[in-house]
Amino acid sequence: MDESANFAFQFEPALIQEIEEFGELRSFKDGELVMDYGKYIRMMPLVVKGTLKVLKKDDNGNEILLYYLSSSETCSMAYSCCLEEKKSEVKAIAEGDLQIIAIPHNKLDEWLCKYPSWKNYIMRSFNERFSEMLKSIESIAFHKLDDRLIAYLKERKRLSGSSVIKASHYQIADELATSRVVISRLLKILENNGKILLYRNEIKLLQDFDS
Amino acid sequence: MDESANFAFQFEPALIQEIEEFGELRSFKDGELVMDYGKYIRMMPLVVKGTLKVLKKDDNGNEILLYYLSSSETCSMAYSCCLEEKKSEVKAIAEGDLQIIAIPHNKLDEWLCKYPSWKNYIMRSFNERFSEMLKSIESIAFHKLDDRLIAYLKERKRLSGSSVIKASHYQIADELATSRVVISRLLKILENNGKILLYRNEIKLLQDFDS
DNA sequence: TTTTTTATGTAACATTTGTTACCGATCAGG
DNA sequence: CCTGATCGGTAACAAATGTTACATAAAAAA
Repeated sequence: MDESANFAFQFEPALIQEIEEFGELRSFKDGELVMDYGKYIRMMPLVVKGTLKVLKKDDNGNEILLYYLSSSETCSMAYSCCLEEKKSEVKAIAEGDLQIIAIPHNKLDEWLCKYPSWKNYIMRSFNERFSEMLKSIESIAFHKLDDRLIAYLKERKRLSGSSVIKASHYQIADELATSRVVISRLLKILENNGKILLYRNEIKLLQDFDS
Repeated sequence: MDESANFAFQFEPALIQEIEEFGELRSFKDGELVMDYGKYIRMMPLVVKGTLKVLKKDDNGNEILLYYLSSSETCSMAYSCCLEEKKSEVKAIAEGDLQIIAIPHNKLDEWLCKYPSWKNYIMRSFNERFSEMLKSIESIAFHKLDDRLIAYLKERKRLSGSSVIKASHYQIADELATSRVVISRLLKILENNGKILLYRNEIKLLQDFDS
């Protein structure tokens, strides 16, 4: 299983061997469920290829986007769930085709002390997730919806590497916690300003988009 | 230094000894700065008594409330800063009189492997901070300002143990990322509904407040 | 005391966002 | 082909929040 090569640059050889020995390579198709609410999590996913979308549901049943994970990133929420053998508080969905290495929960703890590079990796993950959530709070608290929408589109572009974004207005509205009509309105304004082109289930970002 | 007694229930005796040996007890008065942006953090604070308010500034200079820490809690942001010897991304202010134990940064790492109870404590901290930030996102994204204001007042009551909250409308507006006028308006409505009484720099929550 | 600063109350208005309703276009399945 | 489902466009309106301006009261400073 040499897909772990992505991680090699930061892990000790011995750790890479263990990952290859105990980690299980799994593939998911677009939209497939990787984790779900209430289920016990017995593994932590390392993303090898593709994107993993992590969501959380609140008391009122609203789903909120936590973060996207892309190559060589991992899910800190899953990590803490594993350690305490708790049920999952989050849902994770494959966004496009996805490959992960599933690390069994009993190894997580063991490696933490055994391999400094693993500890650093985990800590850095926590930190990155933290920072993203901060950005998210900042965005919601201080920015208008139009700015947030633009930021969202940029992020999607960054993740997919393509300036064509496949999504319905409804999906976007959902992830930004607003309504479809509002998103349609704002997108139309962006189109009129020559920033994007709108098609069914597709948004094309133009060169002028960044300015 | 037997103030560490608060933590005793969860730490091994040997760890408590080390905390007493290497931890430094520090006191702060209301409003004093415990951490500030851009400074190197060489210690992690464990709150012994009082409340520590942790803030972050965004690119536009807006300050946003991250979380309050009360007795026996610690600051995960500081933790990760320490590990990577980074400059602080957060500011921390004493809210009322405050006592902390400052753990030197070189011990943090060492104890992580040496004492399982320390590792669990740290992990649980990360998790709790994470959950609070989630709650915060949820609150901003899905709740109206009036609900958020009520939640804010309840939280202040919980932290201080008193139903008299010392704060100006301006401070509250700041922490909820809105304007003073808006807060004054909403507070006045609450007062008219018999939920609270308003004084200068003081809000008294009435019995009827919770309903 | 007088003066200055700070905190609060309130009105009027602007802007942003949410909601409802209805339209036609496009797509998938029979 | 027809039919139903989904998607997007738009208008009209409602509600929430932000902004500006100004007044008064309390506290602090001079």
